[in-house]
Amino acid sequence: MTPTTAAPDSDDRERSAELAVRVRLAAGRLQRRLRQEADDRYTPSQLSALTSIDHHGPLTLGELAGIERVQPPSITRIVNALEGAQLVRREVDANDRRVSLVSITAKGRRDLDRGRSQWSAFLAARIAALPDRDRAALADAIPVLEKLVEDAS
Amino acid sequence: MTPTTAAPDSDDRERSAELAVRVRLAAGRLQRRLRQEADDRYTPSQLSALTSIDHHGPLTLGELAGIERVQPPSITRIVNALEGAQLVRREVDANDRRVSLVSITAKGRRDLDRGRSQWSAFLAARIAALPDRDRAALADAIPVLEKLVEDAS
DNA sequence: ACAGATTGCTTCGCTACGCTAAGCACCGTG
DNA sequence: CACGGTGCTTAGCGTAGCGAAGCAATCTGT
Repeated sequence: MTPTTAAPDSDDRERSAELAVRVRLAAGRLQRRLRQEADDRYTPSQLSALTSIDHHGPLTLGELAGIERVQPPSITRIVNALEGAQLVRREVDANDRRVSLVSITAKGRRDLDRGRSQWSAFLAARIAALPDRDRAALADAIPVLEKLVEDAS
Repeated sequence: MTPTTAAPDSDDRERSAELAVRVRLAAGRLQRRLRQEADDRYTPSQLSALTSIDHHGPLTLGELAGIERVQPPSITRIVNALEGAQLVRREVDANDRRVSLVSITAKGRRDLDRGRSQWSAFLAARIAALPDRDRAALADAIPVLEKLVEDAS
C-alpha cells in the first residue's frame, strides 16, 4: 500500500523506517554469523561486560547493567562467571554495604587483550579486506550506532 | 611482501581489529537494547526469516538457513512457528521429495508490513531524530555490514 | 536392480542469555 | 527501632542457537 499523500515529512519517516529495518536485520545476521566463529573461551556477553569494566573503572553492578543494557539478574550471572574465572574482583562498597563494586584484575586485563583479538579475528580479517571507502563508511557509522543505544534523547 | 618495520600495513591491521571490536560491541548492545522494546507478536528471528522468504521467493529450508546464517535445526523450528501462524506455506518439491519449499502466504505478507513497522518503530524514531549527517553515515554503512556477513570471497 | 553412500530435513538434548517475580540484606527516616 | 526503599541475588521461565543422531528420499557402483 502506497499512501498517495506525499508530504515531505512522511518521506523522511519512511526513509528512517526502511533504515531501521535494515539495521536490525543486518545486526541480527551479523550476530548469528559471528556466533559461528565463536571463541569458546568466553561468551560474547562476558567479553562485552569485561570490556566495560576495564574501560569504566570500578562499577556497581547496577551501573554495569545499565551500560550493558541488561537487567540486574543478568548482570549477576555474567559477573559470577567472570569472577569465577578470576577476571574481575567484587568488593563491597565501604559506604553502602548493599552495593558491590566490580573491577578488572590483572589476569582479566591480560586475557581481555588476548581474548579480544581472537574474538574479533574473523571480523577484523573481513574488515581488513574491505576497500578503504567501505572501511571509512564503517568507521563513520560506529559512533552513530553507539548513539542509538544511548539513553534518553 | 611487507616490510617488518612499522609498516603501514600493520597499522591497517590494527585499525581493522579496533573497528571489529567496536562493531561487535555495538551490535551486541544494540541487539540487547532492541530486545527491551520487543514486539511480543513475533520474535526477531521469525521476522528476519519471514523477510527473507518474502524477498527471495520460494526457498528450500537449506537455502533459508544459509541466508539466515543458522544451522538446519534452527531453521526448522523457526519455520514451524511461522507455519503454525500461517504466515508461510511448506510444499514438497516435485522433483526431489526430500526438500521442502517455503513461501509466504497472503496473511504473511499482510502481517509482515504491519509487524515490521511496529517492530522497528523504536529504532526508526531514534533514527529519524538523528542529524542528517548521522543518518547518511548509517545509510552508507549498511551495505558494508551486509557485505561482511556474506559468504567467502 | 538394489545395497550403500549421500542429502535434506527433523528430533532430541544441551548451553547461553535474556526476562519477571520474589527474597534478602542493608540503608535512611519517622 | 519499625518500616519503606534500594541493590543485589535466587528461582523459574522462554527463546535461540548448537551438534549428534535419525529418517526418508535420492543417487551411485557393481
